[in-house]
Amino acid sequence: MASFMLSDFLPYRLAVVASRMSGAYERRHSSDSGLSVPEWRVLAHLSQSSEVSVREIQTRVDMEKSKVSRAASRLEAQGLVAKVVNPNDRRLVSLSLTSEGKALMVRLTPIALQFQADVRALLGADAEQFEVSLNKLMKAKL
Amino acid sequence: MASFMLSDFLPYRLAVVASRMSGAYERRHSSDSGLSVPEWRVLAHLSQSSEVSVREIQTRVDMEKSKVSRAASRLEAQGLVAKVVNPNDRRLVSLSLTSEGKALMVRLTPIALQFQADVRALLGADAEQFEVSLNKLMKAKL
DNA sequence: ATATATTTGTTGCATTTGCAACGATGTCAA
DNA sequence: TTGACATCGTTGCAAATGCAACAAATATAT
Repeated sequence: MASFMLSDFLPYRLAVVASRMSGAYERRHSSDSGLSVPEWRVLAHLSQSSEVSVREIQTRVDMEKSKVSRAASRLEAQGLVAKVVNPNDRRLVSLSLTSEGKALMVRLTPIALQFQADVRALLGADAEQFEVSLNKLMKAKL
Repeated sequence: MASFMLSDFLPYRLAVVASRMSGAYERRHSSDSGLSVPEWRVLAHLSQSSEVSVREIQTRVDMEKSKVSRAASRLEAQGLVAKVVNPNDRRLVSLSLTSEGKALMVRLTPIALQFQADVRALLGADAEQFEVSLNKLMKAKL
């Protein structure tokens, strides 16, 4: 039997590409934003759905709730996010962007879209098919 | 302008899929092996190239050298890997699998290959093209 | 040969992470 | 209502991580 090749192993390759891509994107915006990846995810999610709980973000954004909670606290300390107890259900916290947070997202969005465009350009004609497969993997119960 | 959609963002999707896939694979073998991901990577790399330094693994396997060093130490403590100073260049450490380490890889290799086959089956006819694109991203300087 | 610079692997340290426990709130049934 | 149970967000804690500093070994230059 041929010896096992880690460099051909799908989970490995995916992890390496994902880590490099996250790093590359982080380098592009961190000098402006100073955000970590978890903070970026929370901020970006809030920009598309204005009033959300920690739990909502946890499920939508694929992060542990403690990670979300801590990222939200850091964002609050930076003045980018407001945390208010939900009056209808006082267990929930309503997270929303401050005007400062919105302003940051206005600056970050074009950077994100440009980065994504660059990646797609790199893939050329295969980009669309690649994303279809990626969606399959997202939906699959791995 | 349409609001930014994190769920469509490539670095995000890639990170989520990679993390889930690594987790799924880890669940399949950890009950047998007890290995963490860094330990698995070092062990798997050693199985395909018998005598290697920490630096070699660091570059080939895309891990910080401290991560490699600590993973190797844990593997040594478990009796799976032998660490010897290289007599030609005494800065280097020669890592190699013990017979116990080889035996573990013999058990793990079919599990890994089966997992990969399952993922490819999930992607169906698109699997090949997906891996071509993944290779493009691996080679790109992101 | 000697001094300087580079490479290699380990370790200290601060930060981040995942997990479980917890208090607080809310739901449901009897 | 009361009591048992579930849900939400935070926090304590141990482990993992990234980075810089470091000692040892080697390479390079003068």
